[in-house]
Amino acid sequence: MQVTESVENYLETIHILSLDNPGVHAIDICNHLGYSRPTVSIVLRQLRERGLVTIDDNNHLHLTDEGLAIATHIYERHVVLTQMLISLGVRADLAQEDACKIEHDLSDETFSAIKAHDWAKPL
Amino acid sequence: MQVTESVENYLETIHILSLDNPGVHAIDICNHLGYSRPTVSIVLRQLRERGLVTIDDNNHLHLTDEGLAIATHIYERHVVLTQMLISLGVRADLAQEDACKIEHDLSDETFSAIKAHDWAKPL
DNA sequence: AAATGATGTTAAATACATATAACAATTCTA
DNA sequence: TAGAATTGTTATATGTATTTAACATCATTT
Repeated sequence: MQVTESVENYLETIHILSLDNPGVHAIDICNHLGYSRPTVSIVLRQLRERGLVTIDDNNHLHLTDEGLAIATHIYERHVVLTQMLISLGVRADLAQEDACKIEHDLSDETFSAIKAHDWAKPL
Repeated sequence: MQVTESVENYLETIHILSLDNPGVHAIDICNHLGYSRPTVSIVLRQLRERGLVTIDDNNHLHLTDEGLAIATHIYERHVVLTQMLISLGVRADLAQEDACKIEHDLSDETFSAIKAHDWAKPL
């Protein structure tokens, strides 16, 4: 299994949910991403096998170091791209949504160029 | 068959190649997108069945009105997004490449916001 | 015209991402 | 504590995108 866009999204979701809730469950991913329980169950098994996620006795999900590295990498893109879109005049929630789609696709070099700008104010 | 990212790319490619060459063949798509001949052959059959492409007696590919509408829609995004990335300091060929990936993902509303800006000069 | 090479198609397979149905296990709650 | 609800898993299926191997067709060139 490669680190596909789908995998990045699952890891990012676990990370984001962990920022608020201490104990993240599979069902929380279902609710957040809108996938069925079997789908999430299968992906989580693969993530466990890949050593990106662990599941403790309470069925709480935890990112391994490697999983967390991927999650934070994507999440940084999410934050920066959302900020960029907002400063271009996009509504905040739509900016979130669209950032979520393109965050997986940009090359490192392009992302660096975007990140180098100050997107704090409207253009 | 939906109009997936893949389908958009095939139609866009036919459109772009048609701008230069009068007669575009399946093999030109193979070379441009880097897919095998069977893959392109199969997709072209589906595009024909969907009424997005026609193939004439010389095996030249043509977009139908519907196919052209999709292609030009995506191609406009390609051009605008490439220009934006260049003005953010991204190398031209990398800007092309990355624009190609995100052009499928942005909402209309977000794309409008981007398009509304003047990206002619560096930021 | 025969051999060669380029192009296109068909068949069969793989990988990924998802779903529903059915079942198991756990946890509320009345 | 028994029944109901929630959560998780397994089995099976679907759709999309792709591949390699094999074959067919067509064009070129000697």
